[in-house]
This record gives sequence, structure tokens and C-alpha cells, in this order.
Amino acid sequence: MPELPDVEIARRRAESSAVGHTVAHVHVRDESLLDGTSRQQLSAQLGGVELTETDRHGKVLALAAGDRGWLRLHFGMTGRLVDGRADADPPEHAALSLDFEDGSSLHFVNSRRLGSIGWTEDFRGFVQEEGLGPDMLEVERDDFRRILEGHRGAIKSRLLDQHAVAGVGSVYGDEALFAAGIRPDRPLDEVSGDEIDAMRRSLRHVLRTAIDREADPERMPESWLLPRREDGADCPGCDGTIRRTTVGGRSTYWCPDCQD
DNA sequence: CTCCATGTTTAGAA
DNA sequence: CTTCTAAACATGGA
Repeated sequence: MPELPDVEIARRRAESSAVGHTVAHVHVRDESLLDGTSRQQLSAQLGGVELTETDRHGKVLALAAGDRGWLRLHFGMTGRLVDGRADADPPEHAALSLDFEDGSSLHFVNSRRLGSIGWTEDFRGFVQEEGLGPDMLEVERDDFRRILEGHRGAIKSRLLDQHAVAGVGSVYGDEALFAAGIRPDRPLDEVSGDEIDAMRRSLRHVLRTAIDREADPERMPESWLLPRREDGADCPGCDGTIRRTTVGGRSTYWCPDCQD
């Protein structure tokens, strides 16, 4: 489920399994995911080079190769990182594999192929150029208010707009709206400043909790909406019923009795 | 067969 | 300019 927590967990795993390792071979296995780069460029930039650090902004993960630049990964709907061995078969749907000199390897697996693989000399500059909003775990209260104020559309649509704020997706967005007691389709001009503050706190709590539980849906609290994302399910917070609707073109699960 | 899915972009309408 | 909808992308699971 590649939203901010999933990408953060992937970043932490890459930090421990790939940083400090030297790339022996780069295998681009699905060229269609390359975005503004080529297998030649990736091999030239990463081959024989030690990975030095990781970074993340919203749903974008980046791995640094010293001063040369950053490998950028976007997971789309189904992307994930898998550790492996260079002498073993790569996992099914591996789009990119980095084999390290010690025999280990890191695979970027993506069955649905909606993500992207890029190269950028300056990751922070890339974030700027793309016009991504601030990371949801970094944004300050007053900035978050400014981002949501002055709009009339549904609050969920704005939360999921990566150019407004980066990292919120449909599942954890619904979760935080549920926790804050706000309807996903509520027009933003009907949301008070205090409610915006509460929304920010709910988002931070939901995202941090998800990260603490390694973004594993099975491990999320029973009191959450996530295990009940089904039309007609019992609401975990009241005697009501969870409903599925569409907001901003995305399936949305919420409780009409708990949220208004 | 049908419907749905964690994301993003684009075209067109209002 | 803002906002919304539908469609497209490609694939897999229920």
C-alpha cells in the first residue's frame, strides 16, 4: 500500500540493507517505468558506486550514490522493495535490480507498473521543480492551515493532492478523516481553523502509528477504519454502518454517523 | 465474465 | 482560475 508510511518503511529497510553497499550490477528489467533516464545512465551513475544515504518526500523514495546523484523511485499502486541474492532468480515483476558486491541485491518490484524510476542530481531540487507540497509529517500547523484554506472542494480531494501536501493517500486519508470525525466530501470552506488543526493531528497520528506498525495493514488497531473498508461493514466507533462513496474519483469509506 | 484496487495525469465540461 | 468527472495507464485478486 504505497502511501507515506509504506514508503517510509521501504526507506528504512533500504537504509539498513543497501546503504554502505557498493553496486556491482544494475538490471533494468522494465524499461517502461523509466522516467527521464535510461538503462545506460543508471548503469553509468550507479555501477561500482557505494550507496550513501536515503531520503523520502511524500511518496517518493530516493537513494543517493555519493555526490553523483539520486535514484528516484515512485511506487504507484503496487511498488515495493524486496531484498534478494544476486545469484538467485529475481522476484516476479522486478522492474529494477541492484546487485551489490557482497552478493546481496535490492529489487524494485512493481506488478501493476504504474510507478516510475528516475535519476536526479539534486533530490530536493527535484521536489521543488515538481511542485510537491510539504511532506505531511513535516508541515507546520500554520502552513497546513494556509494549504487548506481558500478552497471550496471536498477536503479529501485537497488532502490527496500531492501538490498541496505530499504523502497522503486514499486509505490513510480516509483513516484520518474518520479519526477527526470529518466527512470526506465536506467542502473546505465549511471546515473551521480548529478542525483543520484537528485534521493535521489526526493525519500525524495515523501516519506515525502506521509507520510504528511497519505499514502492515494486518497490524493496524481494531478501532481503525482500515480493517472495515467495505460497504455495509459495522463501524468500529459506533452502532452505525460504513459506507462506500466516491470522492474526487476515489473510492471512499466513511461512517455517516461518526463523521459530519 | 464483473468489479475493485494503495496513484497520477490529462482532456473536457461547468 | 477553480473544480469536477471520466478515462487512461497495466495488472491482479475476489
